[in-house]
Amino acid sequence: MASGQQLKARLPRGFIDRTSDEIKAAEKMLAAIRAQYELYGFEPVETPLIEYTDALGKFLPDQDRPNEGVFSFQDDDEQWLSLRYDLTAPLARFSAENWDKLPKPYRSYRNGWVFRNEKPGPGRFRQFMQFDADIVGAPSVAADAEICMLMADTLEALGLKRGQYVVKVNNRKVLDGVMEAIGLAGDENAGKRLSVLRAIDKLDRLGVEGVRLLLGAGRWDGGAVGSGDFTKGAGLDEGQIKRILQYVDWKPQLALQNSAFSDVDRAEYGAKGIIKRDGESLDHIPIMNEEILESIERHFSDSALAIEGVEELRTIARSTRTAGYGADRILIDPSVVRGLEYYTGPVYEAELTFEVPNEDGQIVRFGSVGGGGRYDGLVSRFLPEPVPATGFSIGVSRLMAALKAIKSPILGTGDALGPVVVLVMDRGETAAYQALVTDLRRAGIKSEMYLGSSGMKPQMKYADRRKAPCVIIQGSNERDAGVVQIKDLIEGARLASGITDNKEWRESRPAQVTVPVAEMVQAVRDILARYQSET
RNA sequence: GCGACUGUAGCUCAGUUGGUUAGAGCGUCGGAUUGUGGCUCCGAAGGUCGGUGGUUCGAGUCCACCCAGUCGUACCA
Repeated sequence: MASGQQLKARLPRGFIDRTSDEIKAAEKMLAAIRAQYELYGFEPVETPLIEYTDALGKFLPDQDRPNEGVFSFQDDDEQWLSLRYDLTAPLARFSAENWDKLPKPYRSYRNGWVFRNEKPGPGRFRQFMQFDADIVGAPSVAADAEICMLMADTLEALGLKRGQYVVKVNNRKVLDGVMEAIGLAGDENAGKRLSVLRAIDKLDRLGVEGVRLLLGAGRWDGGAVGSGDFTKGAGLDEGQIKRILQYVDWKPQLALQNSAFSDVDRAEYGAKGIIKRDGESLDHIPIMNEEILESIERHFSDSALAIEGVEELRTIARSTRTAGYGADRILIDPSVVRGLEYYTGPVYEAELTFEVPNEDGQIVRFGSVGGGGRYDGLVSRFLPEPVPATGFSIGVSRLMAALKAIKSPILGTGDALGPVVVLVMDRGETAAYQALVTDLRRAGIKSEMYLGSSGMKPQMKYADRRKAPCVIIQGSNERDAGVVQIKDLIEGARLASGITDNKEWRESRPAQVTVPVAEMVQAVRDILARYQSET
């Protein structure tokens, strides 16, 4: 073998293999999400992984960098195709293409893999799964309110508790109105508006001071002058910056107005502080969204657009509150921005509020696990009439990592029993062993005959690795007597912990019984029953 | 993309001012035990020291470039 020629087995970076336990856990999680979406009256639809590039609403790839952000290639008729990078654009294409046939408003859900050609990081892959729900053809903010409630209900259906998550809501109209109010209207300020939105979006990570720098001259990577790269700011003047921060950083103002919020600052967005008071007094919670909205109204009454956006948010806040969703679950947050491309109205973001140590002992915050918003322009790109639409997307992989961290029961125990393994003691008698397996399978018992070529000891190790609850042993002595030995591996392992002498351990054959072949199925059932009822 | 740091066995890591044949633990495989997974003991396999070039009598160690990874930052539909 020319070892120099041997191909190295390797996985492209940003992609992962998934094994048995992960797939099973993911299936359970997907089933729980699906059930929740169905409960809200959404119906499934599936679209392919590949679309025409222009249908994805993205520029056509240019010659130099055809794969910037998106995996793209040319068909044999030279048309550009791309792997989808979200599920919203394909849904818009599907809705438009089948507009006449669909019930309107069209409520649909779907899950699937999406692809992004970017630098991967921890919890960030180039292929990942999203699970979306959308309402196409409903202009009312009642649709947005329903999406928010669905997000909250879905997270709880997955085992998250009240206070471990919050659905934050904002409105693009408010953001645009605020920028209008500080004199950033008009095409000539489009670049500045983009910079401002990006700056606001970073409030979580960089804090108020970081945002202040980004709104003004700019910010160094490390926070101090000369450290790392310099990010050019939006170049606003002092007065403009003050108004933006006033808008975005509402926490100190609320704390002043209402002593009940004195620890809100520390409790990051209120959600954690609120849950601490759970049971004591929830009175202030429904007021909180109202106060935030009033504060925006007071400061930006000079923008009709901002006021319109506030009204929409108020409708969402009131209708969700009436339905029983307080600000501990659905919270108005002026700093939510989301994607810059196509949102036109309300935007939402589902955020996890708890922190968990990872295997290295570092504290990890999962942050955003889903989001969405209203995209009134997306479907109508394909149609002569305007089509309003709203929806949201769950990042399945990241949310699953979070559920794993809090040991959500939805993912299951993870140590499911493997198959019963029938050992091959006598290689010439495989037909007889196969017959035993067939008996077990006919009885509905997951089982297999050992198919390797090793001796008994490796077969026992194999059964161990397969998490077999028990093995069936039949050598020539047993076969002549018409019996099998059944060894309970789980009980055996438990008994072994009390035995230190190897001879004793081998000779005592713990947890092993001999039964006639005719009773094998029942004996195995008894063993299985012992362990299935435990989980 | 920019910046900092890190690359030694499958994994976690040691390796002295540059000095002979690069080590340990865990894991894997084999034996003690021809028919019993654990424990214990014994043994074995496993390394282009990330790559290329340079300095040197001599490089895992020093230098340059490249590659990969981690963190921060930018971008993120």
